[in-house]
This record gives sequence, structure tokens and C-alpha cells, in this order.
Amino acid sequence: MSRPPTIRDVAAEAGVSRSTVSRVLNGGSLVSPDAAEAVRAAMERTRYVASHSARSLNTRRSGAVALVVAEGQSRLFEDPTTSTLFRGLNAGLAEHGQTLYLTLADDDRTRRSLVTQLRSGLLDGAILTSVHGNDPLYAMVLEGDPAPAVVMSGQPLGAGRRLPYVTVRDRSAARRVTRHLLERGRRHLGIVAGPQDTGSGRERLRGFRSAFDETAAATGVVAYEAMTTGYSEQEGERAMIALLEQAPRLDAVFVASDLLATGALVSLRRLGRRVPDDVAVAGFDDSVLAREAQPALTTVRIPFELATQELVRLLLARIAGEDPAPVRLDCELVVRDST
Amino acid sequence: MSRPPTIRDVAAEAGVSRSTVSRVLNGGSLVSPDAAEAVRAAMERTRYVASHSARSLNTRRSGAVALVVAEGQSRLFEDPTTSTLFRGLNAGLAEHGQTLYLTLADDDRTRRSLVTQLRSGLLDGAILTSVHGNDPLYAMVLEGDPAPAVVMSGQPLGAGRRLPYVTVRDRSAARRVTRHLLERGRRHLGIVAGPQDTGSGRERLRGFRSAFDETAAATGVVAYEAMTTGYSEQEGERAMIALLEQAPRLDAVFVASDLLATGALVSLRRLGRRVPDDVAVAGFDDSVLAREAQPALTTVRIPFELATQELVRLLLARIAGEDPAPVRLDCELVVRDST
DNA sequence: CAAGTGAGTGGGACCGGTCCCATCGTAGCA
DNA sequence: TGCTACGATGGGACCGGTCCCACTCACTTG
Repeated sequence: MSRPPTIRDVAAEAGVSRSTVSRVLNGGSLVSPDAAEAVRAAMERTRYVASHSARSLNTRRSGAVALVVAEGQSRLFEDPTTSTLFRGLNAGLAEHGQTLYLTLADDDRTRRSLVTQLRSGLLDGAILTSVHGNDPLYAMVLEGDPAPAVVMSGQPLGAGRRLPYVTVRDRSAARRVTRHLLERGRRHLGIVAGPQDTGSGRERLRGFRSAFDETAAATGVVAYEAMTTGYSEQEGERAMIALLEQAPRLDAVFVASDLLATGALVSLRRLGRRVPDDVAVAGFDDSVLAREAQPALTTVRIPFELATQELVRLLLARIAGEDPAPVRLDCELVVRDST
Repeated sequence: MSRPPTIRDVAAEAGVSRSTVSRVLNGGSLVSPDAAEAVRAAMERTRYVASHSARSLNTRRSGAVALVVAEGQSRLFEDPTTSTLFRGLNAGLAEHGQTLYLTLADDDRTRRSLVTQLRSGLLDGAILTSVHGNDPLYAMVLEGDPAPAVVMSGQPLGAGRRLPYVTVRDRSAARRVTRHLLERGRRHLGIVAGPQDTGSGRERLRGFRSAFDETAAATGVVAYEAMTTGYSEQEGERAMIALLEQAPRLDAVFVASDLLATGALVSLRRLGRRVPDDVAVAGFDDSVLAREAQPALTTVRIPFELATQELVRLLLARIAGEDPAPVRLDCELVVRDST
């Protein structure tokens, strides 16, 4: 129960000065091999671990960043894409010596708390995800001089537009999916569009509409739309039912996420529609759900690996005080059994 | 882009000493109303936020703790119980001025990193969950003098037995569920038991067996068992199929979690068994899934609120250097439509 | 009226690192 | 051989708070 050893204890144990110990801790340049070895042995013996607060008081860096989920309703990680993002960022940031934490900012208390953590230096920065509309969080993290290092996963709306972000080209991907359904000869097209107060939700709907307007409207194809307020499986089930009530002859549907599409499949099965024979179904994300689905889902592959790398790059740049440009990534259509 | 204000700037602005500012920051006892007001106004004007590292260097407290998910395979929050735990702890800890982060410790790198964060003072403590078997993490967090403040959600096995923990009385709850199925007149009992390298998984199976041995074996009732290695929905689907192959005349099944049970329902539906007419199904947790399921699941209500409170209490006690006793909580059987 | 009391305040030391500068010793070079 | 250059090292100041102690001053009390 004695006090944990400090750098002075290690120095005494190794027979060198604290400066030398500090140098070993920070890469060991300008230290003789003998001294370095003596210090390492002393650290081992004393079970020394550097004090986080003392170090970060000088460096003005904590080495910790947060992935912030700004959405309250959701079951957090119900959607495997969030989980994928978390793991990817975790590994990517570790290479740069940063630790990643997941945290929630879905009400006034948690939002305030997050901003304080950023301003007080507990966190070096944050990556925002699942932000809806013009979330008050945007204004809060844009305030101050310097403003906290915050980047956005997905395209921000409202005040958040001033944040650096990484997104995929949702609109053009949605166009491609829609054209694919038309090429399959489908005539009664539907979309289960995601929440219209998120960038991806809006863009995917726009892409669907624009592909329809361009190539389909003239040829007598009809289109139907249903919206959701989130990306949960349950909402996918409900929206699919609503869509079929509106359009009983529906023969193809583009669903704005794989998780929503999983729900849509449940409803279709329950209502006795065969996929893809009666209704073709396409998703978005190419998450594990698309491969596991029965039948396997045609979907859009988001380049998660690349997106993660870019998010890490943007965040580190912001922490370094720079102002990086937003990133837009291309997606790939993955055709499977459901269309 | 000027330096953020320090306590000295605030003191100068308010015309008092930094001691007085510090007192206001820490509750404001022994400060005259005038001085307190002047300081508060100065903090407002300078947009002062106390440096986290400077503060925690003195207090030896960071005010941050982590909820650690030690399981690699899972989709993190697929199971809503983890999400519930996270939100509950978040709110409970906030009342004591602690922030909660979620973090992963499922491989060597992340385990080491966690322990360093605890020893360096970045984190004051941690709550472990989803730990399997005799995870190496146990040994790592038990080492040191003083050992880091770590408590366990769920009953630990292996070396972890020395950690304070909060668990429910899984065994007696499982007995109650099993007896309930028997009282419904079912004769071909099955269990989809959770992972046998977790405390809850083992205890729920033991409870099932003991209820069977006591009351059923003599009366010609038969029992079948299937195990899983995790608590995912997919494993529930697979285990249910395996169980039915082994026991086609099965007429009741106790599934060790609601998420597993959701999967079991999928398989039963696919195989044309009606619930509860052909097969009665009971789950565990009373998560949102149980209420949403078709039909609504009979299950065991875990007192989440109480469990969360107790976890907070145990963790704070550990942080304060105490050695609190483990906690075991009673559960309640909730009968719904599935049995 | 002197002494005691306690609220309110200020300042120095300190927490445990990092950073910068001064110093030392030796190898390299003219 | 003398001077320079540079690798290696030590020590003081400092990061921005908290803590403790000393001090003032008004007010109570014997």
C-alpha cells in the first residue's frame, strides 16, 4: 500500500538523473545504451508506470479520444456498422498512441459533459456519429478558440457542416442500386428511406429519386416511398408493411441500410412474398447482416477500412491544429441473391 | 488561438487570489458571497475550464471509469442488456461526478492498454462485463499494490473470483423457470444453455438440472441440453435447431437469455412449431426483446436498476480503497404468452 | 478591555512529469 | 596539442491546479 514509484525513484534506483529516465520514457534518443538498460531494469524492478496527469499537464495531450454516439433512441450497437467503426478506429488510433473510448451524448447532461471533457483536456478530440438534424452538440463543439478537435463520421447537417467529415457518396451509390433494380426488369419500385434528418438518409433518397426521374419515369415505372426515423430492424419491419399497403404490386425495394433491410425481409416473409421472385430487395452498408440474411442481400459496400483510416487522419490533423478538408468515398455495388 | 485561461487569470480578473478561485471550484465553502460571485463572473467572462490533468495530478483522481467489454466475438451491443447496463451506469456514476467510458479488452494489446490506463491514473477504475472463463485480464487487474479498482458485472470464474462482483441468483431463477414449465404440464424439456465458461451460463444450466432432478426425473419427464458459446441471436437459432434434432418431441425450452430466445423463436417458426402450443419458450433477462417478441416471452426479470446501483457502490468503494463484499440479487419470474 | 474564536483570504510548497539550458567528456580535426 | 563539435547527462523552471498554514479582522466572551 506504499505510494507508487515516481520518476525520481526510478532515477535513484538506476543511478541516473530524472532527465535521463524521462528521455528513456520518450524514445530514448540521446541516451547511452548502458544508461538506457539501467533505467529499463529499474523501471521493471520498481514496477513503474508514468503518471498520466503529470505527463499530460506538460504535453497538453491526453492520448485519449472518444467515439461519440449522439443518438438516444437506438440500442447503441444494434447496428453492426457502429461496432465495426469502433473496432476499426480503436486499432487505427492505437497505431498513433491514442486510446479510444465510446461515449454517449444524447441529452443535455451528457452533451455538456462531453464538451467539458474536451475543453479540460481529458480528451484530445472526438469523432461524432449518429447525429440527427441540427443537433445542439454541433454548436457546442464549434464554440471556443481554439475549438475542440471534433470530426464527423457521415455527412453533417445544420451547423455541423463546418466540421471536417468522412462520408461515402450516398447519392451516386443509391442511383446505382436503383438502376440495378430497373435493369432487373422491375416496374414497381419502392424505397425504405432512412431518417431524413441525417445526411446519409437524405442523400440515399435523393439518389433513388434522381435515378427514377432520369430513366424510369418516362417508361411507365412507378415509385413509392416510406421513411423511417432511425435505422433499427423494427422500423424496417414497419416501413416495409406501410410500403406494401401503399403499393401492393411492389416488385422491388431499395432499403437504406442492411439492418432496416433485415427488418424488411421479416415483414416480406410474414406477408408471404418471396424474395427475390416477388420482390427484389437491396440494402446498404454490406455489413455482416447482408451476408447472413436469407437470401443474401444485394447491397452497397462501404469501404470501412478506408473510411476508418481517413477519420483517424482527419482527427489527428484537427488535434494538431489543422483544418483538413472533408472526404467523400466511392462505394461498390455488391449483387447477391436478393435481387 | 491564445492560451486557455488558467486559475491565475481568473483570480486576476476577479481581483482575488488563486486560492479563493480554487475554493469556489471545489464547492465554495469558506468563501464570502461577494468573492464567490466575482469569481463566478470572472470564470464566465474568461470562459474558464479547469485543466483536467493539473487537477488530477493533485487529487490523484481522474473522475473517469470504464465499462470494459472483455468479449471479442460479439457484436458488442447486439444484446440490449449491455446497452441498458451502460446507460444505467452512466447515469448512476454521473451523480457521483464520475464519467463513464466504454472500452474493449478482447486481445493482448487492448488488455495491456486497459491496465496501463488504470495504473497511470487515466482511469480511476473499471467495471468488467462479458468475461469468459479464466480471462488473462483477471490476473492482470489483480496484480499490484494497490491493485486497480476493478469490479465485475456478473459472477466471475477462475482468478476473477477474488474481485468484488454483482450478480443475480441465476441458479434459483433457472429453477423457478424450469418448475414453471413443468407446471404447465410439459414433459419433454429442453434448455438452450449459454456459454459454460461464464458464471451465469453455468448457473442457469445448474438450476435447470437441479429442478429437473428434484421434481421431474421421477415422473417420467425427459430433459435435453444444447449449449452455445455466446449469447447472440444466431447461436440461439442454431442451438434450437440442434435441440430439435436431438429431441423432436420437445414441448418446452428454457433459453438462457432473451436474445438467444429471439433466435430460438426464429428457428421454431421456420420449422413450423407453434409457440406456445407446440413448444413453450422461456427466456432470461426481461430485456426489451422479451416484450417485443412474437409471442411475448415469459422470462426472468433482472433487477437492472438495483444491479446498476450496487455496481456503482462497489466500484466507488474499491476506488476509496475498501474491499466490498459481493452482491447477489433476487429475480422475478415474468409470465407472458410464450409459455 | 484583553483574550479567544472563527470566517475569509493569500501565498508557498507540492503533485510528477517535460523542457530547456548548462556542463562535462571525448572524439575528430587542423 | 589545442580547439571544436557533439553525444550524454544533470538540474532548475515550469505545466496548472490543490493543500496547508499563516495572517487579518470583526465579533464574542469573561
